[in-house]
Amino acid sequence: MFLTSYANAHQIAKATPFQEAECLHALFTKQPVEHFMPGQPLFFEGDEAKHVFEVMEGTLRIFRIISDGRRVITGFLYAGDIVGVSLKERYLYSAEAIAPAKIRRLTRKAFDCAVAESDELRPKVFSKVCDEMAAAQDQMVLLSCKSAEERLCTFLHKHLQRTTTEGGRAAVIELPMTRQDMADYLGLTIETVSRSITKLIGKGVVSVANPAARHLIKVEKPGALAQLAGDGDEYQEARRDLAVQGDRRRH
Amino acid sequence: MFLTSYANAHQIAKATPFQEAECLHALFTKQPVEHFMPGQPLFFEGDEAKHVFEVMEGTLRIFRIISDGRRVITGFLYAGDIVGVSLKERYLYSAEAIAPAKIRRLTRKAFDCAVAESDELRPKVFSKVCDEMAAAQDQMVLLSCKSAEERLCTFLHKHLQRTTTEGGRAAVIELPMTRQDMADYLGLTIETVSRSITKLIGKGVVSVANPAARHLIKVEKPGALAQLAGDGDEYQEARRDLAVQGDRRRH
DNA sequence: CGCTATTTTGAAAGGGCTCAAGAGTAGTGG
DNA sequence: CCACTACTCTTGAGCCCTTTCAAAATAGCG
Repeated sequence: MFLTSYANAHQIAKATPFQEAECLHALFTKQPVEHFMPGQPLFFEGDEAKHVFEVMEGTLRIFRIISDGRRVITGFLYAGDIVGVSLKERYLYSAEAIAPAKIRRLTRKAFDCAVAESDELRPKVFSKVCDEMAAAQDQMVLLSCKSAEERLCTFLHKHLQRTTTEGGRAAVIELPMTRQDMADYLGLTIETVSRSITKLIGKGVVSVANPAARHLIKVEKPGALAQLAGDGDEYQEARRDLAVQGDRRRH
Repeated sequence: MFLTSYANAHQIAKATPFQEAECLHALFTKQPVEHFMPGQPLFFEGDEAKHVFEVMEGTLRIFRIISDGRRVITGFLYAGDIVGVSLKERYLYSAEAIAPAKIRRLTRKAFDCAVAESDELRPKVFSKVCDEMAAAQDQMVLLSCKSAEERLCTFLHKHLQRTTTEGGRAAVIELPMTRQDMADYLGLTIETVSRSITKLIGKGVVSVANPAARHLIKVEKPGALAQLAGDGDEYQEARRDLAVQGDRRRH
């Protein structure tokens, strides 16, 4: 299996240079499709990082369990995402399916080799890693100083952008994860997440179309949502102004 | 300047392949040394990411200013660290010197080019980026669910490891940053940081050798410090156990 | 020695957490 | 068809940790 995959990747690289240049996705097209049911793990934190995964369909959660048994979700992965790139010999986190998922995998060796050989692929991998870093930074800002409501709005706003690129009116976002997942991701408790959603509904910012499907949330006021998320658009300049006066904090 | 540096890096790559293979550090050896005073910025968030920096001496803080004017420090950089690797066209954060620093810089173009050409360098850059990601993950865990005391102990413990690799007795760690810096890094207020330190002193875990130099902290009980940091050593297995029973959270 | 910035300490308030119970939604099988 | 169970989600009340506001103590520096 190890060598086979390796050879496969090699062939892809040689045989279809243009297709490979298209995107990382192409590396996985020859691999068999695996199905994961909700709750089913892909790998565990600490395991030897033998594979790189591509999410074709479904959603994954990436998390760590800390000493007291609590869980910290450091990210969610959706169709098109690739898991396991920015790793050395071991996985830094566990990964599980949330919604039924279709996954393809490649051995790290095959992946690394294909990337090393391709001048087209390398910047794409680099770009992925940069996005990952940027997301991590944003998450640190969120966890450092945002209120419960701001955290939730940031989360919903991000999902809204993922679903509708057009700046349309009201839109429905689907949240495949449970409230507990959201809580573990946002650094809150499930109760606080629930209360915050209730509060947003009270303000008319969002609504739950069908009470049966609480995982479908309709955004009534996208503008208000963005506002409440707390990443003002004006802060680019504000930041610069502060930085300039900014011996404020000098020693 | 742009082209000059580029040519320089090129020459280094050609002329001293072995030295270059040694480490990324070698790329910077031909560059002029710049001196930064405390509070002096290297670059601002949002600026075009034109350079990569190597810290020769001193300490930097990496931070973002959010819309309400508060500051989030996402990391500190020490001698030997390299700044600006995992970036695309723009800096995601600002960087300032904390302690008087000696810095060398390379244009990104030169850096990227040197890295692209060297099979020795590429894994080293990759390794750096992975370390960055791992640090970001740890910070997310800290911000997600650690108490003020745990955050401080984690911080001190990390510094202790940085200074003394030997598992010696009591050791003194130097904190070049202000309490405010620590607060902005740990997601706390300056008052809470101060109170937490006082509490640790009360417990006899640490002490301030010379009351004049509050930036020098003596660790009296390294074991207790590690304990209070809250990353149990036993959690590798605990994690696995939990993960195995772990349809606990299945939908 | 006096000024300013940093740090510490105190008291009060608030936001999110904990504990506990209730409501709504499948899924199952008699 | 409907009870029964299991699960997720919501709601409520009280508490605790951290924040906020305010002031005093301490260090750095001309």
